[in-house]
Amino acid sequence: MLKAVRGTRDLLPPETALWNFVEAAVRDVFRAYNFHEIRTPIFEETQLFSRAVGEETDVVSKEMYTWEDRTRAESEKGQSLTLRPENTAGVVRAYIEHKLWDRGLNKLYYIGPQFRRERPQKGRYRQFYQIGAEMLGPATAGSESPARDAEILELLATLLDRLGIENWTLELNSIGCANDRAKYNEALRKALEPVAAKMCADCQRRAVTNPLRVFDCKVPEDQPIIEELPRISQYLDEPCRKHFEQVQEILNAVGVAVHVNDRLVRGLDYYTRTAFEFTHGALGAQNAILGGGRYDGLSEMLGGPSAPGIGFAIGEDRLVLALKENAEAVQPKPDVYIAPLGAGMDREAARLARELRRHDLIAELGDETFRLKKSFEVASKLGARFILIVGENEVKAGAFALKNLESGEQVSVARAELARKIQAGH
RNA sequence: GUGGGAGUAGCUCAACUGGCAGAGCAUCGGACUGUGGCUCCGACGGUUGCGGGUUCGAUUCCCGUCUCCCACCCCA
Repeated sequence: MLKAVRGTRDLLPPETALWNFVEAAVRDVFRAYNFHEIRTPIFEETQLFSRAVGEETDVVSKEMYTWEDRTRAESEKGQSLTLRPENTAGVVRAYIEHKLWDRGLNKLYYIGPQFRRERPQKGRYRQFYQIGAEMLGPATAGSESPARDAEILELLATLLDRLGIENWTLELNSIGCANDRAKYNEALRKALEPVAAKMCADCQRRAVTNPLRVFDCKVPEDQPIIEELPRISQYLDEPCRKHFEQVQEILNAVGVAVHVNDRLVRGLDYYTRTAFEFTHGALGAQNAILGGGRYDGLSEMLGGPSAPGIGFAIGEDRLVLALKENAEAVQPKPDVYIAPLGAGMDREAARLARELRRHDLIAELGDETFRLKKSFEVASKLGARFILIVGENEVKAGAFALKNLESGEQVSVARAELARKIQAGH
């Protein structure tokens, strides 16, 4: 049997109703913050990602779907293309390509699939969906201001509350600028040298390859050692330190609770200063429901002008997972089930369906070969509020039997009154 | 990529130490010829994930493989 390939899946009703609910709410929130939608291609030149995300990151070095494009002319060299593993790089590429700096501060959001070739598990898929936003532009447009960071974080808090997601935690840190991080990395490496031998195998490896990752360690025995390690906060230069402080002050002023976590590090190369994650219990090991941060140097890394920015990506799959814990989304139910009764009645039923649907009612059209009992059963199963019987008697009389399936009340209603009567039944 | 668990009807799951593949729900039909939900009766439904091996005989044991789940790595 043919199956969806590993790590991909079909989203079926009624679950799609939940996805639509999420996306509608998200668009609504973005609207209030004056964000506008951007849609970038689902695949890009490979080098966009290797340069932006970082050649050495796991995402680029082992998780990308990359292929060489077919060439039409021999003179053309096959281009290396990649399914996007994230969307920030594409947005910044578009920013540069279309010279969006002319517009001042850009506030863009996207919703769409991303692709990473990882081992699937709960909340992790090879085709997964991200809802993200980016605020970027010339520094003169205010893009570098801590107010932008706070605005993004406050938006996210609003969004999660709006969706009815409870028990989220905002983990916040500053990882400084590239300069700070280089100094810090060196200090960390030095501090780890004498103690690494006493740590777990993973940490011994990290101490060499990626010292920052030591902070992700969950082995209890290692914790006392980790506690003693120098923190990035001690290595922030004055502007970075002040920036971080101001972000927290604004969040405090607007009443968004923050958990400063100086062990929070982010994986992609382009992040600077503010780094954050919103976590949620009951998601299993993949407890980060969204993540993001500032990327002040990214535009320049891609050959563009200076364009400080900050953004985030929500794992929509994980968001939906968290939402399922609380409320079961209700798929819209038919307002009325139209039951044609007997041969030739389907024409009149179709006319009525057309009319009622034009009144913005959800109408399900039955089948004239069904016995009335079966029509009732189907209507009940669909959760229709009304059933409308279209039989010979009704057509002759010019009035139709309309039964409220919840109350059991049945009345005879003239054609012209049908839509109003059904709407009133809400 | 690494380690562990699981795959049996559309769904949720049984099947002792290797011995006729089952139940509930769902679906369809009937009880009930223009009135649903409840109840009762009946029917349909299977390459036991796939491929090989051991055996008189494999859902069961062995090997391989695929997929999902859990954890690691990493990330959303």
